[in-house]
Amino acid sequence: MGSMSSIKEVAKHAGVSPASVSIYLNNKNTKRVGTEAKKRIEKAVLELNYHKNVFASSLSTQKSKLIGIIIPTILPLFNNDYTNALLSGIQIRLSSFGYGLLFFPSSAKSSIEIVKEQLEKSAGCDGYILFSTGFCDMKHILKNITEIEKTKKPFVTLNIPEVDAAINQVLIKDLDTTTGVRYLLDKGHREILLLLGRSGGEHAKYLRKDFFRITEKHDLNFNDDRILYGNYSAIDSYNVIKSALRVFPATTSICCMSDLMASAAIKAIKDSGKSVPNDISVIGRNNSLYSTLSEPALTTIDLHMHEAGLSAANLLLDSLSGDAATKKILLTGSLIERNSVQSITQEE
Amino acid sequence: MGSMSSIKEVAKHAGVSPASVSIYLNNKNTKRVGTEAKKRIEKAVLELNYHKNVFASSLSTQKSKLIGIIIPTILPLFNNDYTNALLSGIQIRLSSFGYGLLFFPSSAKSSIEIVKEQLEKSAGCDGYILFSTGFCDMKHILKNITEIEKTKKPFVTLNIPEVDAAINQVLIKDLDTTTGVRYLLDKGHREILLLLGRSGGEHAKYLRKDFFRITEKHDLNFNDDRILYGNYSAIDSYNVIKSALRVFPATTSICCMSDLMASAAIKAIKDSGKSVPNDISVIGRNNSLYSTLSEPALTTIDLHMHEAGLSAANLLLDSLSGDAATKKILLTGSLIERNSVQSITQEE
DNA sequence: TTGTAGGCGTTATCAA
DNA sequence: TTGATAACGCCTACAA
Repeated sequence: MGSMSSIKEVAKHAGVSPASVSIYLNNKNTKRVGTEAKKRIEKAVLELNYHKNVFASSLSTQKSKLIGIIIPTILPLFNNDYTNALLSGIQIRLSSFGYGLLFFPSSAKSSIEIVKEQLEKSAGCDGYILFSTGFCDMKHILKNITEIEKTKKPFVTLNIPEVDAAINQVLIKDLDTTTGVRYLLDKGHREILLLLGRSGGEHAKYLRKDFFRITEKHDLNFNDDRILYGNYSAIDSYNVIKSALRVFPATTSICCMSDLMASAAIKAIKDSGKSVPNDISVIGRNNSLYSTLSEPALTTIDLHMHEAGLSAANLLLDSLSGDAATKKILLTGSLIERNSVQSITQEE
Repeated sequence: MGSMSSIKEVAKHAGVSPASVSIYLNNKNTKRVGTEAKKRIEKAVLELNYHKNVFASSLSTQKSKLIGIIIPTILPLFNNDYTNALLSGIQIRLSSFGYGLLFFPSSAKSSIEIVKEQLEKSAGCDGYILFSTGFCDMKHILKNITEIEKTKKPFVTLNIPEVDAAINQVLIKDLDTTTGVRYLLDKGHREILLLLGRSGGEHAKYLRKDFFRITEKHDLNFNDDRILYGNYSAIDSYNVIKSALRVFPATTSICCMSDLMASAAIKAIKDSGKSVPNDISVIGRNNSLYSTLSEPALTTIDLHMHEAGLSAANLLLDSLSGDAATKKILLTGSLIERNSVQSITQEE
């Protein structure tokens, strides 16, 4: 694999010094290099197919214009709607400021090991964005933050349960079960089922606790049987709802943690001989592209993940430009009312 | 922003030479470094929070373990199901071989400028994967390939119309309109509508040509009115189908280029007072998670984009390990028969 | 307006 | 088993 041509070769070819080449290429308007020399450099660059070596440049300037994205998961990246929406916002914003994105590999199994391994390979990045995933419990998260703090580089945490520390964090909070379940309660529902994604992990624990806390306020004494897990899969959600409807035949509403699972729940309800929303109301989450297409159109919660990504990028950019203040951004979701939820007073 | 500790500092701290530290850290089992020295190095690394600087290391070894992902688009990345599925496959495979992914920013507007700009910043990567997008026509694609060839690094093109050159390419071909339209023709349909995504661009042109070619074989003399554009959006697809059904009331089938658009088409058909598949058959594309949830369940074509990503990564890995042979991989999709298409002989 | 020289952090070669 | 030393490609004083 032929070696790239270097700045030295360009310099020789153009009959100038490497310094002139470097200075000119980094600022075409410089007065430091004469018009004639500029032309010769241009020509040499073209003829030799010169491309700047980012690594050498980064090494020299101590700035890479690269942001490391740390996602502690062993699952495929780019395969999850939430993560993708977040990344989309991050990329758009960072890109417009000339920053590239860097994803490191890891062969480790635990969240902590993954983060460590990724950071090990990553010194040289200008900053980091740390995701939290279902794999992380609070202990892991704190350790990961400690680890990332050691790099002394600017960083932002994203979508992590709130951490009590002076770090940049973007939180998407109180949207999880709370908003959906409260909405159902407000509509008069008392027989509620909760359909979560994956069981285990800090996130599921957090949602579970929250569900009980809210429902208890309404003197409802629910237990774990009412919490179901659909694994973010259509078929699993369908099956689990179908059998749950046998266990809880009085069910009037289901709060789902994704629109896909909500759509599957609707199908299960219909196939159980009931109708939505007349017999049972369903609320989804994430306002996905499909949410207007279900029958009835899905009432759902828009989490604004794209905007969360933008916010994270903004915090990082602030930090990168020397702003020492750490900030905490709390994003709230919006309830999108469509036709899958009915007030229970109307119903009777 | 505190500077990172370097290998020199670790060496000093441990009372050994930088060379020993480097060698030990890259191979903990080396005989080159004594047991005592190893321990002291370990200790120093921990105490100084040493992290290797990838850039310095890459500069020295001329290997970065980083792959540049070149996607000539001005749209947000990570916001497109196809791209994401491709990336997912790429990441999984490359990651398991220790390669990281690098996404470069670009402020340019044209496909060619974007690729150029991204490559300009990217010398130092071990290899590249070049996507094609709706933005590229054949001329652009060829120029982009020329540009990337100049880097002399291994690269693979993905999802590009076949290029007549000895380069590594992964093609997802003959699945576009062909498979879907042929299937409808085989089922006896002659009144066919084609619902594409975005208009303009080489891809749309290619699909259009293909559509006419296939239907002409069956003595159908279709014109451009039968080709509709849904912009991969539910609402646009719904509207365009609804009005098309007025123009072509005899329509018996619609071939859609995405499951989302197919679901929207189904809704439009129902709202027009017709039924699926009794009156009109619908075929989707991509076997998305939602495809079992539409009513009726969607017959669709699984494009195996994840596998295409894996294949691209495999080709690149071969190339990276010195395999000079260029390969061309042609992937075919699978037809997933569910309930949205009916044979027209049965119908009458 | 230009060239020389030293350094960024790591690795590889060589001599000890 | 170990330590100097040079080199990777680029940038930036500094000197001219």
